Amino acid sequence: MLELIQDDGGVTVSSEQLARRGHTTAAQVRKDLSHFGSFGKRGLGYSVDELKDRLRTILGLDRVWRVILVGAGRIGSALFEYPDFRKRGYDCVAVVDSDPAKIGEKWGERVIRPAEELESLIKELRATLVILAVPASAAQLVAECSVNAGVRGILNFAPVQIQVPEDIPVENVNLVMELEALSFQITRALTP
Amino acid sequence: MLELIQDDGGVTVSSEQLARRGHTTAAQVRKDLSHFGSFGKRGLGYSVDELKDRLRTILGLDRVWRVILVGAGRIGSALFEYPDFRKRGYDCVAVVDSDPAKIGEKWGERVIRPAEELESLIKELRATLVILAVPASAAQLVAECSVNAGVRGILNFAPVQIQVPEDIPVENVNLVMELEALSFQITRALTP
DNA sequence: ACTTTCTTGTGAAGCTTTTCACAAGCGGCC
DNA sequence: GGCCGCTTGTGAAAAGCTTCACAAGAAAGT
Repeated sequence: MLELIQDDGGVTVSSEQLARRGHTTAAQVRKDLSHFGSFGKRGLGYSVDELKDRLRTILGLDRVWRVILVGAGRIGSALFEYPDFRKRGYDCVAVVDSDPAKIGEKWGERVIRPAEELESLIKELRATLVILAVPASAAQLVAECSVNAGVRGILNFAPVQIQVPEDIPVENVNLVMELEALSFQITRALTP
Repeated sequence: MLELIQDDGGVTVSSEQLARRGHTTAAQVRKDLSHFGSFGKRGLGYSVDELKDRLRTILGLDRVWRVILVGAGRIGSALFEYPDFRKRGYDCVAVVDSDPAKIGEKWGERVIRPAEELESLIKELRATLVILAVPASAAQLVAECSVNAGVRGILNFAPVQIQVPEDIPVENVNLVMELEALSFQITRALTP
């Protein structure tokens, strides 16, 4: 949002403006930001530049994160081609798949590696994040292997709840569940 | 989860078991379910079959939802091929794109239609949901057009907050933001 | 320098969600 | 039938989150 504001030539922004764009309230924006410090100017608002920098630091985006993509299927390829990926500081250092037919295939500069190499690749390339774009049945195994090899966080596209040590954050993206959330809200609105 | 339990031959399940699988607490499971009624048996737990049925009804999954996919790029194609889609009661009744090169292309049984037809397709095919797999710049326009045509919910993959009437539910999936959530949690763990 | 106008940062109040804890109920076993 | 071991459903307590409301500070105009 701050980048869009910058593109529009905005130099400062108020909590009220941020709230309107982000579908929340001004008080909420201020409270949230105040958790991390106090970086606005009374009477003026927040400096877009400064706020962006501060948030980048808070979110840990002031470094490059090395990511390994596991699963070179449709979802994997969509993610790999996602343009904002690298721009945002995520470097896909390897792509891995278990299908022998896919191994060796070239994706841009990367060659698809066999799944057996996952553990050693994580270690050698010092990958910090893993993206799981594999079938549900394989997810738990890949997750365990990744954690053993030293990965620090997992983005899971498989429709299962994976079990990992609690100090390893996991974010789940489940497409069907998102649709179900919509179905529920629509249904609920119809039957009060 | 209930389906997995069924596959394993489970007939009843306790809130405790559900909690362990779902990474929550037994009390939470019971409180949540109790919002919609009381469908467990004391001393026994929940009948897997019955609970599944009840939840399907609550979530509005006891019907087929007609979905139109807007954007036939990488993400669109990944979604379209997603096997659980149709199995879960979501029927992709049309695929739309604005790129003239893609129009007419066949995806399974569907032919990619031009974006201009979106509004009329929604009306004719009585689509209830729209999946936005378009660039950020196009998302707001497509959303407005869809809502005008009578769509009831939107699944948005574009990395912008779209503005629609508040009675239209929107679910957002933002891949970069998911990674950023991981980066944040890892960073926060390092700097207490 | 003083007033006006704006907006932050933040205690306090209000509201929601989660957890606790236990009576009530079910099934099986003696 | 009566007792025992489980597990639900749910008030009450605790914790967490959001909103309110306003003093304090910053800029800009007079």
